[in-house]
Amino acid sequence: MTDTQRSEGGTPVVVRFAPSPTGYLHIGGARTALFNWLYARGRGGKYLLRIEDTDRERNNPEAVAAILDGLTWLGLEWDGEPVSQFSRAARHREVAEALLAQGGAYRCYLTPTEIDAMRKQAEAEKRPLTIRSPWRERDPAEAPQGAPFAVRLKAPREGETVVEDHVQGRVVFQNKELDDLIILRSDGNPTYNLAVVVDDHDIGITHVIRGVDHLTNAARQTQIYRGMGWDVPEWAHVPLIHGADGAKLSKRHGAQGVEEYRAMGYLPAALRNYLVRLGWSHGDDEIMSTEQLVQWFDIDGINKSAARFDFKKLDDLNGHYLRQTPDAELLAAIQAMLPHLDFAALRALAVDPKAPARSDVALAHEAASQVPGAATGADLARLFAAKGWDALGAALPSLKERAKTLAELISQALFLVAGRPISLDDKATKLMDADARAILTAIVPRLAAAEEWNPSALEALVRGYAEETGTKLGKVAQPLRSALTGRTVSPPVFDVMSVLGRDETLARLTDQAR
RNA sequence: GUCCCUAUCGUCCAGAGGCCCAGGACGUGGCCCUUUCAAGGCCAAAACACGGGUUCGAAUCCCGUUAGGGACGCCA
Repeated sequence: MTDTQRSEGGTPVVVRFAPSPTGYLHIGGARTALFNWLYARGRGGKYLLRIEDTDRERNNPEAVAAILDGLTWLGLEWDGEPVSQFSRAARHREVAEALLAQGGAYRCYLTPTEIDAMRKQAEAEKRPLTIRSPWRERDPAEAPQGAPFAVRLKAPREGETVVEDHVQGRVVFQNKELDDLIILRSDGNPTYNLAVVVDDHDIGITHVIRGVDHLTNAARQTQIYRGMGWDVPEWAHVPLIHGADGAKLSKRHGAQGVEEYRAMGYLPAALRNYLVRLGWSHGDDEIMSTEQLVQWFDIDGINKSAARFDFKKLDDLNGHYLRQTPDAELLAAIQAMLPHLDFAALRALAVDPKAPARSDVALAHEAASQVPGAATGADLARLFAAKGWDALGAALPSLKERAKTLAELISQALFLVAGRPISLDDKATKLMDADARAILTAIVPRLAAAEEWNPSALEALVRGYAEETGTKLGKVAQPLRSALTGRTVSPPVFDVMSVLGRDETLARLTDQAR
């Protein structure tokens, strides 16, 4: 019965993602874009991008760029050129005029003050406000000469408007609950609802996939489609994403824009995988490749209930993807993200104490203690470059095994570029007692004489020392770790020595041995 | 307030009348592995909001209650 099935038969699917330029790509919008993208890609359809910028106050190029940037990073490339809705205003006006000419709309001379009064009165009487403009029936000739007017749709007042939705099901709105919406403002500019309908119709959108917050707009827009005698597209209004407390996602929940997720070091594939599982599933599958998603995704399988955003689960997923990513690719990702980090700004970030800990903020703090000279990610990048990116590359296999995000991974890699003498944190300092120093002193000459400098040779050497002296390996490894990294937690200590190189290793050990 | 939507472990999902004394994943606790931390393996605790129906049989269908959420702009 569904048109989805019909589309599978032949009608090409055309969908669009239509964000308004708010300055960043909202994480919820990102999921909407993902659903659209998946649906189009899975059916050989088109996925277009339109910027809803009819509100001129909101227009600014950087805001648009931020959205395009976010989509590109997420891997949700659109087909064709992005369309500015504002640029099509003349066509929107043309449709409004057509509606006016055929009696489907009328000029309304109600002033803002009058509407305000109606609103106040409705509030006082505790009844919902539905504007009933007298100008719907009144002769426009009665209007004061040259008075400004808005154009309202002459919506049906009886009966109902039905939205047949692929996610929400059949949603019925009583027409008496809906008022005559304005399609042209008194300054002659089209409003959102008109613009959307005209644009979607003109480019042949077959499926409108967007947030449920647009559900009532779907009813209103249906009335415009009917007024023009146009076909109504298939609807799919997906539930919203909420914060951990169940309220609408906002700044205090951690992060809203995808660029923040990028800064924390989430991988696009992991974020996509996480996002798609919010409201949609394929049996018990959790980790799904993009190919599988494209093949399996369907709008009829989307849930109706809102989901809460859970960083822990995202972290877990990201860890999986991190471990799977080839080192060269990971290195490139790190190099790409580093310039986005401003440690001072991150440290100053006022984060809600109840919000989840951010790994980029943690990194900023770690950087302050381990590489105080680096104020930004770019500085850090220079340090890694000076040391040789190869060193980081060599450390990646053991590093990626223990990180959830790129920021966390970098935190753990900081020991590589820390200047001597490195600073030990409290636990490492405590561990570095007389016994520990003695062990270091004893082992330095052995390491200096090592024939080979690689993890397994070093491990054999240190194990040999431990056995000879009847010491548990941990007793030897922990002081080494602390002296080398300044922390009691790090990648395997033999890997650390290996990537640090003989000279640096011996120098750091000697620093602590005395 | 009015209209609309939702309601399965703490969280995300599975479940489309008997396969369910409810399954998976994250998180949590324990054990194993182990040079730290992870990763991995094993085990455990943990839910059908409540009340009525319908039915031989309901997590699944219907009604109500309660609790969430969304929409009510000459914003998008």
